[in-house]
Amino acid sequence: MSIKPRLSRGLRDLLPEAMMARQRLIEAVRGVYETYGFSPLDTPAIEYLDVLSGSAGQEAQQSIFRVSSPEKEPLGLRFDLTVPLSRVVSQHAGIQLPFRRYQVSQVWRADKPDPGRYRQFTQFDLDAVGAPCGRADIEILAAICDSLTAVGAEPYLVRFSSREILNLLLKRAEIAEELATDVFRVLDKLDKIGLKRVRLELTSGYVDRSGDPIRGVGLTGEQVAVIEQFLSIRGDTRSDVLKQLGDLFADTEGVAEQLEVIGSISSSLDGLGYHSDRIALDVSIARGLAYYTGPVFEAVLLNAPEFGSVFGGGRYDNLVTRFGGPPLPATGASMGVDRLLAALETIGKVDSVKTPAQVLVTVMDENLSQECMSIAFELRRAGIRTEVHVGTGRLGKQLKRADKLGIPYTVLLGSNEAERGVVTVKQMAVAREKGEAVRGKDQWKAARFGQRTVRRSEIAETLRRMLRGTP
RNA sequence: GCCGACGUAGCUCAGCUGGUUAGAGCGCCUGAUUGUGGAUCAGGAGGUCGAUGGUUCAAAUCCAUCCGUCGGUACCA
Repeated sequence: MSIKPRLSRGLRDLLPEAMMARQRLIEAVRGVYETYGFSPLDTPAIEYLDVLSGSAGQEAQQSIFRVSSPEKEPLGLRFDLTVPLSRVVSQHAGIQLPFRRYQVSQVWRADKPDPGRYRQFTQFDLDAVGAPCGRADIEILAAICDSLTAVGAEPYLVRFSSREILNLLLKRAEIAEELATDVFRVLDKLDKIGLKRVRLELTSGYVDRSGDPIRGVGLTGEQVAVIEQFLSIRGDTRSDVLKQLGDLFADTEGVAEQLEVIGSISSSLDGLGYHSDRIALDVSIARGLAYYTGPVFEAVLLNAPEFGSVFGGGRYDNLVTRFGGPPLPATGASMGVDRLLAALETIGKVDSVKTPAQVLVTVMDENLSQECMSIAFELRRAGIRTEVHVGTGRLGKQLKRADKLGIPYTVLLGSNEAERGVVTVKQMAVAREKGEAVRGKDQWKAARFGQRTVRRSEIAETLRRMLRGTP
């Protein structure tokens, strides 16, 4: 019995068209990161379970894909790139600090798949380890902006806040420290579910539309009132927001220092040309994750807000210490490659390309096979991406293949051409356009639209000119 | 995880008050046209009707369970 070809849930193939778009995006972002001087890193997909666990809290534990080794060691697939990074800087003593690296790799989470959310997906991370709060955070924020510009994601908005500011809020509202994560998690949902449901979820909880009870955090009315006052802070500029924060927290201990930290990041960004239209100070940004300690941020595409944040990140000053050694302050951002691609696709910023080939050299006469190969290799040496037909089938089938794959040019070499020392170059799109009006097959075939005969010796130069668009 | 809907060809779907050999459109393949991709025409391949069990003389159709998909919700490093 034959095996049914299939994939486990939450997994998918990336066919050439998807891969071409993905590679273009990754190349663009990689280019940006390298202009900032960040270095590449890769780490194994498989890590020890104890290395993976315990850093990001309980939630991470459950969604780790377990892997078994021949030695029966407890292993798992990485679920993000930040934990492996902190292992790397702890394990390699000779590493130069601050360690500035980028990494684009697959990660795995054993969650329930949702639209646009898979069990294997790609993250593109940028981090600086061994860098205290300040210039590193500014660079990360700017690099996010430059990346989004480079991939054509404009208009976008990066929003940031700070865990320290949120901690001031907790202090001001007299909320117990152990509730912090729960409160942040709920605040993080403000955009999605609205103030009314946030209020309910912070207090007694509620029952959602499907009849599912949502557990409440159990805050008092007074505490929620303080939070609401905080959340109502909005401003056209970052300094507006800072001023309002100063007013609200006027008599809270430690406020001056924290606002100074954010204020200096903000004014530095202004000085570098990154203003509030691109990077906004938004106090409702909390990030669900427990390990953040300072500035936190995320980015959305303004023309595709339904996809949520395509970048997320923040400062995590305590993560590296769990491998022992001195504390290493760190900050970084993670791009959701799959999500960003999906968002770009819906706003029409992803060209559909099925093959890198610019030219297909057809083979219609086995006796001329070697000559066809020679032409293909000549074109390649001239820097033209060229496919030579390696299958069977008549010319019609080969042209159809070029058409389906969107290869713009074909080269035809039959006995007619060979005798005269020429080849035929066919521009597929021209033939298609001019052929619209033609009714019968005979006329279509006879017309030879978009074709020109060139000397065999000039084929590479001719195609190079045609691809450049100069006749 | 919870609630709901839905699983029939590569894709989109029809058929489902049980009853001969399960259909359509698109796509794919072949030919008309042995040197021309579109259009047209002719032909063809492709399905254990999600799986298992049950009811029945008879199940794609009814029932149960499981699996999967989609929508909502929760979670989201």
